[in-house]
Amino acid sequence: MKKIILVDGNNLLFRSYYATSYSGVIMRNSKGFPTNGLYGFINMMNKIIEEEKPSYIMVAFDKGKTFRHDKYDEYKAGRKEMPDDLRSQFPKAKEVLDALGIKHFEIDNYEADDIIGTLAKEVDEEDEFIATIISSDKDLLQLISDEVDVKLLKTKGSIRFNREVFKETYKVEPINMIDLKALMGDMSDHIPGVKGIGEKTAINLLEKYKTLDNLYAHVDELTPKTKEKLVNDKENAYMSYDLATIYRDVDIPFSLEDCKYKGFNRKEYIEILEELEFKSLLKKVNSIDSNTLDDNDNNSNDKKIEVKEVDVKDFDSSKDYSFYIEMDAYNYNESVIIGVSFTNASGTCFIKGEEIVKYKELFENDTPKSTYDVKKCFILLNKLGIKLNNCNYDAMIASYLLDYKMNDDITTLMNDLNVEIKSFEDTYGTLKRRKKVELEETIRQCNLKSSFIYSTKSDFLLKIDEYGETKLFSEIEMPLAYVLIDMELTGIRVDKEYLLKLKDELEVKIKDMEQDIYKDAGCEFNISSPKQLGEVLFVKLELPYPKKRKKDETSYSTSRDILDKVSPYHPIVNKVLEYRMLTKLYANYVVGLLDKIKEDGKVHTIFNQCLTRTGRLSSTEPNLQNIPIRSDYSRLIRKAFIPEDNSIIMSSDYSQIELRVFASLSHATNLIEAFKEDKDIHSKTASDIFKVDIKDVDKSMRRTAKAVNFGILYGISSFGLSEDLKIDVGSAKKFMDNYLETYPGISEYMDKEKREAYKNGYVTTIMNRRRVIDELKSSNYMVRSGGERMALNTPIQGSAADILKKAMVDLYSEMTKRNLKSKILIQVHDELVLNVYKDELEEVKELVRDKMENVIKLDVPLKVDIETGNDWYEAK
DNA sequence: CCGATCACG
DNA sequence: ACGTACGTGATCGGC
Repeated sequence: MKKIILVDGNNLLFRSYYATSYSGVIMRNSKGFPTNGLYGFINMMNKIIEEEKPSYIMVAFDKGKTFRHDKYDEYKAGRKEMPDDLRSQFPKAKEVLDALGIKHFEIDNYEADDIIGTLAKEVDEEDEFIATIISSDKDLLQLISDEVDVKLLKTKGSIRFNREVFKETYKVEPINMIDLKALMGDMSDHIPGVKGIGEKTAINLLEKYKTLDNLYAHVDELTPKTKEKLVNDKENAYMSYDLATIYRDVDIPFSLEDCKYKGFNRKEYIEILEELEFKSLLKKVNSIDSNTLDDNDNNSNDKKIEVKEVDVKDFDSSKDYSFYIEMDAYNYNESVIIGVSFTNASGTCFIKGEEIVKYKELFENDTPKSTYDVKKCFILLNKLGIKLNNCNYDAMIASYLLDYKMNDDITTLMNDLNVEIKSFEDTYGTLKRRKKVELEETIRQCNLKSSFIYSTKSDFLLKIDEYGETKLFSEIEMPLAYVLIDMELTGIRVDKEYLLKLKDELEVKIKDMEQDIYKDAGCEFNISSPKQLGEVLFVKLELPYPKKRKKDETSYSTSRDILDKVSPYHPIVNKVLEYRMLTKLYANYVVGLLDKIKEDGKVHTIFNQCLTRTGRLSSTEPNLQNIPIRSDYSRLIRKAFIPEDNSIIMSSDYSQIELRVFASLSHATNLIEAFKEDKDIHSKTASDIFKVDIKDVDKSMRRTAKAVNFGILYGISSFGLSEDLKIDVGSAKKFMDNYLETYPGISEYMDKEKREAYKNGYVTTIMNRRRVIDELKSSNYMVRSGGERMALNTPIQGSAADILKKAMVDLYSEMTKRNLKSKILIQVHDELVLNVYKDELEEVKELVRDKMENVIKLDVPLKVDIETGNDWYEAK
């Protein structure tokens, strides 16, 4: 038995073209010839050869329209014209096939699938061959038979359909794929189908009636609604049937035997790859049968770090130097210093942790210093009674602004810049299982780290300047580190008695709720286990599962939105939701918080300044940026956060900062006007898009407008909006279109932002903070559109972060200058929480408003709302 | 140690 | 042609 591979060449090239054409930006060689489709095409052909090891193979291409479609020209006209950049890649694709020794054919007035259909028919009718068809077009599934299967290409991998698999999936014979398409249509192929009938309904109908004709013959048996749809669209259904039918009687001027695979012509193949400048493919060819190893050409980035060891007595501490503190744990509130290295032109010296106090002068003198994670160092030294002075360069912050691959362990950054060093954990073991390390090894590594900071400093600063981030670095992020140090050291007072009372109360409520749920369920189980809960709800109690389950899903999702949907069917559901809220509150915010209270009766969070990709801070141990507020009961937890004596809690939050930033960035005049008028922005938006007077905006209109506003910030899709508002995609799209019409300039702004992102590979904020987005280079659609949303959202979220960070620095510096006792305690992205002494109340309030509102000049005014109270609950 | 869930902006 | 909104952290169950 001989096997032949039939490839839909048009489909393959189309697919790789659209998979790698980014908002109009496509890959080209240095001569400007477009190459994006060819790249995927060649890779795919190689993969086919590798996986199928064919002895016969042919690739079919379109040549003109299939004649039988002429009568439906108006529909075919709906197809987009092929872009020139794609069209010009076809001749090259055929050259590639010649070089690879693969036969390809095209026949006047026929499309590729007609050729494949005809050959498949031939395979069916003779006895020597079997065939595998390769395409991503489901239409070709109609060609499946006992001797023909289809390898359907997916974004990730492929699925092989034979007769059994097809019947399993679609419940009908392969040939009925045509009937299926006639009903459900196919957007990508401009086949209309019957309006209102999707894949699910179509399969159900055909499972019973097998064919389109038979279905229409029994149309009276159907539900009135379905019947109406079918009758209304009968003409479309039959036209779709014709469009979906692959013609299988083309006059073919060659035989199956002519499609023998010859193997590739190395010389020709390499020539084409060189012309197209496909370096990785060339490398692959070269490595196959010539063992010439290319010299590694990216050693240029390597930075040789020289370590000149000197005795601490000989270290010249009058010249700028770097230091690196090796400490034993990440949580520096409990850390112990292992050793410290100091580096400058005079050399690198090391002191042991025990000796540190003896050498405190090396931290306290006036010489400018550099380190990695100044906040961590400062707080650790502070505990030992050492005052770190004049440390004005932090390599962690610098590399964060350069968007290098980095984290709290400096070795990640070093490795990324090709400096060889073992990670902290590899050397010292995990927190639970510390390894014994020779002193020599500690010295060697610590010295190297300190030397690294010292010798990369000028390069980093140069690059920061090149990126336009000098102000961001030296006027915002570096000073901010010291603001955060003060906030962390200050901490916030927590009412332990109150939390203990809440704890007892919750324990009772949770126990009661547990029993209640067991009674409803008729059995005891772990309510917190999604797996067990899913079993109880959807199997034992037989609640309808509202979501389509993927084939490989073994368990039910019990997430909030699913539970909301089924709550009307059984009282147990709302009890489970209530139970979840209570246990969350208990574990996360009562017990969790109690655990973090120190001897001083306060919690001291750690703000991570160099973690988020957008420039925001994050907060850990405990996370004070996600304390409940949205539900009446949960927000009671905020009563536990209390002021110092003679003080009150003050909360100052920016009103709609992200939307204001967006209005300013996009220069959307109508939106800017809306903010200048200082009305409730969501109501104003509602009145604009629904074209009603602002006083006639009702709750639901405002809710819709709010969702659209958010959608815009996140990089909207009509589907996402429809999910959020629980409406159909069509209406969601209408709202969006309306919005974009109302606020002209926005869609242009978004397009421009995306284009720039593709061109540069990164996006920036108003203060030039930079985020590299590698996802934009992905060939996976999902990953790539995720990248586009990041490109749209990051300038907004990141600029808002810039603004609050600068406001913190400005405010802090003025409060210090005025010697105020009041302190900034917490930052929550658009909000600052302060402890304000009563005798400073008016002054601080004035100051906070001034510094926050006037931090930067935008096209729209910035506005803050300030509240005060005897605890954080009251101050909101 | 990871995924699910849910707390926040 | 694909699946479906941005950014975080803590806890739990289950492997």
